[in-house]
Amino acid sequence: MDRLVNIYEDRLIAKLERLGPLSEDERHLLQDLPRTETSFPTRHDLFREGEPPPHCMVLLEGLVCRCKGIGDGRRQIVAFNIPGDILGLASILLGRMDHSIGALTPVHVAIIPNAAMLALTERCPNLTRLLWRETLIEAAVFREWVLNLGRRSAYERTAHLLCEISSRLHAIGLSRGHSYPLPITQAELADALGLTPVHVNRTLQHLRANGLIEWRHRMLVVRNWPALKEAAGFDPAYLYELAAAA
Amino acid sequence: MDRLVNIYEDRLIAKLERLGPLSEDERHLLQDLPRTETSFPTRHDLFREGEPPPHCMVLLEGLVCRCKGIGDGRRQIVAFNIPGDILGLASILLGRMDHSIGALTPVHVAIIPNAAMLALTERCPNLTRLLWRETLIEAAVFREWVLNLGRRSAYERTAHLLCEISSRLHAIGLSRGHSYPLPITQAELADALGLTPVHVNRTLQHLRANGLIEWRHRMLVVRNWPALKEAAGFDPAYLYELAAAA
DNA sequence: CGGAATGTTGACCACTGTCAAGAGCGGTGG
DNA sequence: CCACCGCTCTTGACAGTGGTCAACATTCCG
Repeated sequence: MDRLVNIYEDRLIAKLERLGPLSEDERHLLQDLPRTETSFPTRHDLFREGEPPPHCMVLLEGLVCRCKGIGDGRRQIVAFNIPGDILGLASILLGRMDHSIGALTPVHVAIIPNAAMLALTERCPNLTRLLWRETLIEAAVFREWVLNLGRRSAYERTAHLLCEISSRLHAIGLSRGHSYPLPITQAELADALGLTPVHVNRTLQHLRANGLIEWRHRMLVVRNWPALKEAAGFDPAYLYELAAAA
Repeated sequence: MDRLVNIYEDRLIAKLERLGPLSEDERHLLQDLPRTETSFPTRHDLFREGEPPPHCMVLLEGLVCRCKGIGDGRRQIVAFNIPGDILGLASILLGRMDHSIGALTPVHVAIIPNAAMLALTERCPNLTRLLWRETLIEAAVFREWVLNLGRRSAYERTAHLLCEISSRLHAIGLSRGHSYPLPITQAELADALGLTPVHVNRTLQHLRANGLIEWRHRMLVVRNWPALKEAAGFDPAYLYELAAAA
């Protein structure tokens, strides 16, 4: 068993086990899923809006964003995905993508044919339930984003997103304390926050000036977690199993 | 078989059949689900944020909103639900509500114990799949709301929401042409659009002045559907089976 | 080392929010 | 049937958050 298989197990199976218990049998079926591991460079689109993809993917390494555009160049990042997340899962039952999924960093993924995934859910009702649960949590996160965009100021909103990412990375062991790699640009942050890059820049400076964060060398350091949570009005309840207890 | 039972069938079973085929057997099991039909007045909370409800509901008549608050009085409506929609479905697998569900009009619902619903999904994998699919479409709608709040102006955003509601009501036969009952206040619209009531008022006047809509006697009349779609940048693809072909 | 992408700053602007007052409408009770 | 009260809608003046544009600094990467 080589290293990549271990990554695969660590990521997908650990993720599902956070959602609920897996039987030995189910674990083995997951390990035996036909899959192809591949890497893609930064900015590569793993899925494109409107397409009917023949497969889904498990993100093993790297960071991706799910985004929607309106013709004139405006675009909105609607979610970030981190290692362990399943990409294009919706396409299995919906047939076509309503958004794109793009690599924010070089990524490593396992590609799984939709047919194999479907067959697995037919064989294991418990797995179907875990994946449904995953979709439900994802929907809860979207709801929080709607609240974030609709009713929080740029300052609160930015703080909130940084809190969310911290909690989610913490849950999969990719943060140290409340610091974590955030290898994206301010323009990408802006597309997630519904702001302009210029205003994101000012907002980050504001957060920095208040001693809440630092962000250098693509590493985000939370200097004052309680204050950041407070500023954001952050309550991780909406993340359910995605977050470690904070 | 009395009238209420017919409403129940019309609403829940018609909804599920739009999502995918049901067997005779499944239809009967759905009809035999233990349920209590009840009515609630306007402003009654059917579910409250944070609570672990013992049941879900099928909305038979009326309009409800799902909403999240931040302590200081600010609140955001994250979704509207119309007859046929299942309320509190997430609580079955997630255990607790991350948002409230409130009646915008007098409502009539069928209350179904979570245990019964869970048992049914265990017995019918196909039903589980349909409900999962429903959750996936719901998530797609949330994504569109994130885009709407993040990247569209008040004018576009308002037009977009009016388009969405029109399409969804059309799919369940509750609109005539592109006109439909919209028995909510401008303040509630504001909470859905992330705007203030005052600005919603100005925006609606703008839409009216441009000949796109009228809104009197709680009835929204779309005067120029192509222009409204155009102004909104509305593409119903994200609604999947929830929308009739426009 | 050099060029492109990203980050930073300032001046100015506009979309949307805030506050406040008045008008319209609908429901309720006398 | 009318009068009243409260909720919703409307309007105006003003304020502020966040957007736009443009230039420059910095970092990254080939």
